[in-house]
Amino acid sequence: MFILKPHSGVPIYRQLAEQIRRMAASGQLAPATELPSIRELALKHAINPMTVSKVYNLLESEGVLERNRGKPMTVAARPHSQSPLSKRLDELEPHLENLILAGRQLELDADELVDALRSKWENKDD
Amino acid sequence: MFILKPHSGVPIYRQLAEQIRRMAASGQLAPATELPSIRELALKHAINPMTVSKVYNLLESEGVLERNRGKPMTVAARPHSQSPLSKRLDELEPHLENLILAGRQLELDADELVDALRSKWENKDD
Amino acid sequence: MFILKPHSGVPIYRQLAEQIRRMAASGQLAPATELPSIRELALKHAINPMTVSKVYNLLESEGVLERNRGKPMTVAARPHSQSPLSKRLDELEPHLENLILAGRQLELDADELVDALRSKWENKDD
Amino acid sequence: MFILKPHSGVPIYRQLAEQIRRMAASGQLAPATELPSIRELALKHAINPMTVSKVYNLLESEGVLERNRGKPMTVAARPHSQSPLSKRLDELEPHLENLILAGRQLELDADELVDALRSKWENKDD
DNA sequence: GTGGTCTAGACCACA
DNA sequence: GTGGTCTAGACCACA
Repeated sequence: MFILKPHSGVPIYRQLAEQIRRMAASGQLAPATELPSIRELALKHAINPMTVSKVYNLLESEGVLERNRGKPMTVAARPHSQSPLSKRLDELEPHLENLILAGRQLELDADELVDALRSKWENKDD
Repeated sequence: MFILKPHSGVPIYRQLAEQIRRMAASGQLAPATELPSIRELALKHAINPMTVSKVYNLLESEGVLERNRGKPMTVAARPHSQSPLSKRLDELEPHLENLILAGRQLELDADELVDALRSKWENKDD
Repeated sequence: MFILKPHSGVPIYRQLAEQIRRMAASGQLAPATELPSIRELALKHAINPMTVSKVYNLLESEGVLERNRGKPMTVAARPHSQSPLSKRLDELEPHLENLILAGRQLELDADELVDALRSKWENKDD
Repeated sequence: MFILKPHSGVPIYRQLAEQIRRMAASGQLAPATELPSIRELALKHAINPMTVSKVYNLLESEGVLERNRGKPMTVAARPHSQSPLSKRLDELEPHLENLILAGRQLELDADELVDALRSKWENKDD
């Protein structure tokens, strides 16, 4: 369900939080959708339940998720479902920055970057 | 000189190492170029000298940099200067992956992603 | 330094967070004061470092404490030092409510409650 | 009938048990008074019947309540009705301690605490 | 079944 | 030395 890179340097809990945040922003995780239980998610990604718990806590404090005592967490209703394009592009910013910084330091130009992006996108389901 | 994001979750030493590696790969840091001293680099980016030292050690062990007793470290000569395009694109991979994953979870399509990239690129010197 | 009641039903991390919050509000913990390290506080109260870490995280996210990489956490500067009386009384609210609810259910009147409070206060250093 | 604070950190079953205990101690719930059924109480406070059931069991084991097969639970007769003042003040202890600890950490003196208590008491029916 | 709290302890990044 | 992250696993409150 989520893609975690344990050795990327980015803490697992941050990777997971970011992905859930984005899928809530896009509506891919619609409001009121139930999230997997802590144990389920932990098992599926072979990570510790406390790590998942930390993510759920974080996202609840941000208002992205809602806590339901004794029942699964759900995606919060209000401002998080299907954000407008502009809002979703904000979430993209840091990754654009990283890519562009990398591109410049590798002395690539805009077209080379775009070509690389398009070609990677085509093969994204490999 | 380098762009460090202390709160990104990625350790500073990794950010710094990656940037030097890329600038060496592109030839932007040409072979034999002298690097700033540990103290200088640490001061300029308000980071700890030990962090810089760790980066220099790492890059020396990778063969990217060369140590010169009593003199500044330099960019190593051989296989790291001006890598062919294909080699440099390899360095881009993880960032492409991150961007595409983000894009998909935000329900953007390839064109929207490319547009965002081009527009960010235009303003990259803001 | 702090008073923790492990069997009160209130989670330790909440008790600790509340006490630090109050001492920052009163100026008893002045701005820029260094807090004990996680390990030190954990040892002194015989609790787990992770529990203390959770408290420090919580208070940082509230803006009560500040993080200093590699150095002790400090009390944040701005609006937390020496709150005006009215602000500090807010922090008292839940405890007043609890006491009054208890008093009413025990069929005590205001004077009996005040007497009990004054007499407990006198002996507070027992 | 009872006042429950779900987010106070104190388990609901503890809050409920404490309140019934106090109202029995004061005679506000006189001996032989019938308590609401589990379902009724659960519905009124929007809590789970199992939580109420647990409280009733607990208080029965303490001798505060009595079970009557097929009929509502009742307040037990003996030592729990109209405790002498001194006994009831004992029940107050932990709340006095909490209030005084809070007061001291907020750098309030006895008079400020008493004033706050009296003023909150006046408005207790808001 | 769900999440919440806590412990014990490892290893890492950074000063 | 400092805090950050993660694991493995226990026990509890609540549905």
